Amino acid sequence: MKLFNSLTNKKEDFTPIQAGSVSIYSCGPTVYDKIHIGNLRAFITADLLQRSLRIVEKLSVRWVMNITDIDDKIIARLERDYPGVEPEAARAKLTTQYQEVFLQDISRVGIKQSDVQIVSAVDSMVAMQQMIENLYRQGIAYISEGSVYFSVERYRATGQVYGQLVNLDYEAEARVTDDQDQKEGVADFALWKAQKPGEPAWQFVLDGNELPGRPGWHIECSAMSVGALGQPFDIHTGGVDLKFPHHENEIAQAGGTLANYFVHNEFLNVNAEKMSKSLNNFFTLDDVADPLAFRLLCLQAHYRSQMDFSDESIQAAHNRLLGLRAAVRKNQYAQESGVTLQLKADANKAFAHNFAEAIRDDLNTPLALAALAEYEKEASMSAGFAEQIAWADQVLGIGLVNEVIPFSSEEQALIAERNAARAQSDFATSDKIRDGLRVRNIDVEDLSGSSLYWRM
RNA sequence: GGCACCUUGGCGGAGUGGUUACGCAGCGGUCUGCAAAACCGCGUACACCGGUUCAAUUCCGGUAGGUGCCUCCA
Repeated sequence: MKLFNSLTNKKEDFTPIQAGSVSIYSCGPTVYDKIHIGNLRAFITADLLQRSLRIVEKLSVRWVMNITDIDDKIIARLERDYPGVEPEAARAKLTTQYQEVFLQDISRVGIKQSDVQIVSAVDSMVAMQQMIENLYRQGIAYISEGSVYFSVERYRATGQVYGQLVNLDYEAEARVTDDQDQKEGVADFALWKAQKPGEPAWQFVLDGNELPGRPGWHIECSAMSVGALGQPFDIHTGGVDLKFPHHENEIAQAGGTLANYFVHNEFLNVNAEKMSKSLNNFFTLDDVADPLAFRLLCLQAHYRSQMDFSDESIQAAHNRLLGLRAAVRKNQYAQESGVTLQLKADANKAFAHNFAEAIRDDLNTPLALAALAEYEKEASMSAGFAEQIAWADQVLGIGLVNEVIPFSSEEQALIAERNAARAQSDFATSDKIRDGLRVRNIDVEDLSGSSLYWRM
């Protein structure tokens, strides 16, 4: 499989560290509020990646995603949502609540809980402190006014490169003026933040200094990813906005090598503008009537292209999804209706090949969906169609194939009765039975010689 | 200001130096007792101006417009 690697800015052949298996870490949400569907695109992309590696490349996948459950944004919410409540208790309440919402959201867009291992920042406190201590012992981290900072300059002095993911313009650093007094250099970032009054805090003793406080955002991901997957691991995913400083800092904290591949997805836009909380132009999944249609909409664009979200585009995806599902249902129920399917082995084979090749080319899902459309046109009433689609849906995850529930004897009798009525041109009876079947969620398509019945 | 990227038909969105992307919506038709479905066909799409080339939507240069990042961010 070819993947675009942000470390090299090139499409590269993916080679796992350990033959046969792959380790993936995805930056998860900060659980202080509902996530918006732009965030969701990132998780759908990561899920697509891990499914593709499992189903198309037949690798065993270990996929880890973090939950940031201690961060500035969370602290800011505590005062608003839980005034007067003990800080740590309030934090636990808030984050538990929104973690639950998040897990439901990703489940609704087709991400299986069993595929992903969720790790929490607060639960990884020891690992973070060890990593900070390690950086301190190397002389890369320093203590200042109760906080611990990472020195980019000292890091560079060890011969490491800072700026693997972005072309940094250091003149721009002059723009940053706030929060400098405590730091040696403007590019330095907090590994550990000193507790302020009313904030939740954890004990941390570093070099004999008592430093009650909390971890910085970047160290959380370095510690959790390495803790869960070892170092280096195979693939790190996230949105393009995380390249700098977040992923850059993660790499530096890990000593220069964290993951062999970085895969970044582009934004979901509204009116050609990035969807974000700060622009207040976001939608949550509750605004979307059909979550899997949203997933399909995401898959209709390449993950590295910006894509536009609108009522019209989500409606189009919804229509397409219903159409595809209906095609599969008809195929599944054809035998039940007495319609004989003929094997189109060539079409089945061509589809499997074309679909896999599209996915293998840096997850080109629009092309894979085009292959699917072509296959549908050619072979939707052929033997093996539903099975092929079921296979493809293991990658797509849009619920294309549902269980076949055979017609009951009562339903079979109705169908036989209708067929008989039609044979005698008794259309009044025929239409009446058709209405009755539709009430039972059974749809009918009258073909030239026979009729096809299927459960919707 | 620096750096990167983008501009494809009504909408979404692939891709390519010469031949249909695909989906949704629309239009016309076939089929049909009706309905639905299905099937067939249709739309003079590649921002603009130059250049290279036998040939450019595709490569190069410029113009216009837009987006992102430059320590909140998927």
